[in-house]
Amino acid sequence: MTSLERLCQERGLSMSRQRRLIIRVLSEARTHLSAADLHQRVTELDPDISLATIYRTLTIFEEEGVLKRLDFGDRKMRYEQADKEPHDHLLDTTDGSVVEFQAPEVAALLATIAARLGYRLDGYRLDVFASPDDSRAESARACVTAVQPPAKRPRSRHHHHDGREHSAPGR
Amino acid sequence: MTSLERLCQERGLSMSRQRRLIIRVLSEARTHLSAADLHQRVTELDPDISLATIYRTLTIFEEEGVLKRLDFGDRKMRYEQADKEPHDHLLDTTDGSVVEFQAPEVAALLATIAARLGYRLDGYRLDVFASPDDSRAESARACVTAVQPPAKRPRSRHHHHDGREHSAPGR
DNA sequence: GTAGGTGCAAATCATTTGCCGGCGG
DNA sequence: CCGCCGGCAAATGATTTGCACCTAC
Repeated sequence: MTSLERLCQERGLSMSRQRRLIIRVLSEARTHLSAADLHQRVTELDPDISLATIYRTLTIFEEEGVLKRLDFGDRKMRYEQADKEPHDHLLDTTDGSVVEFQAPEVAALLATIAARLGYRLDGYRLDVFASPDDSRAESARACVTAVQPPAKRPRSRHHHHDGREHSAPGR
Repeated sequence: MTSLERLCQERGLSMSRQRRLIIRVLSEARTHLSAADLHQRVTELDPDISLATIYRTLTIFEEEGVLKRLDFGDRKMRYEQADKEPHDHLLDTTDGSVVEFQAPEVAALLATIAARLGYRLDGYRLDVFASPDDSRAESARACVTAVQPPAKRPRSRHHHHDGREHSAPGR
């Protein structure tokens, strides 16, 4: 039995044929899936599953703490198992792959900053955009979640200025 | 002349009646406005401006580096003047207000982390969720951008588990 | 047997676009 | 004058929901 199934049981969630399939696909996926991704894969195993069911199930699983919802900013939510070690995501801007990393310093720093402003840290949302440092081979390219790189829309017209992108990479 | 107008001129953007109004409203706003917010306010000054124009203008202004697009995760984009000092946003989870803050340590830390993973930092997207630390009065409540706090949808049912929320506030 | 789960289609919501007449430089 | 600009309405795309039927426990 997969850990996801176990999680569902612990939450007392009833298991239908479609939920079992959804869990199976999620368990086998090595990337963060969106509702559409999931629907496509589940449909291959059983063509009679509605997208609405996928959405309803994902929503319930998230509310029950079985899944965690991810928002990489490309307007489609992704999901990952909720009981993993807390981590953040680095998005490779060259191919949309996602690397998970643990860095407790981040939360620590943000807590400090929040305190400095008179607040108590409740949580945060962070996406790190980065490109491979060609000065050496990548250690372990993992989670290839096809996140469309934060590219500018093709819309062009004139063009008088230089191109400063993204949010403050800071000096 | 406002700095936004100046920015537009520098970019060689043509100024129509509607663009002038949009710039005026943006300049007067002390919060981060969404297209709908902007449209509502502009409409009060001139009822004949289409939402499509608002969107097209915001898009162009962003492409031209006049405005910066913000995504607070509530599926509506907000905008702020692009020539401000680089900063991040702290979202007050109790009332949706937004506090801007500068913290070069963040970019520095993320650059270090990226390097550790074999990447070069291109940029990042960060939202800090926090609640007022009641142990003292807030210094200066500023930008009250009504961002709907990352609250769980009302959808309730059973409830067997404890409630761990948000992304890793870290241990 | 009954509350909860599911399929289907229609509805939302933010945002985009085609078309076409009108204005700015 | 001419190409960019703006209005309107229809189109998108992700996600949600109303309704009636079906099934897990």
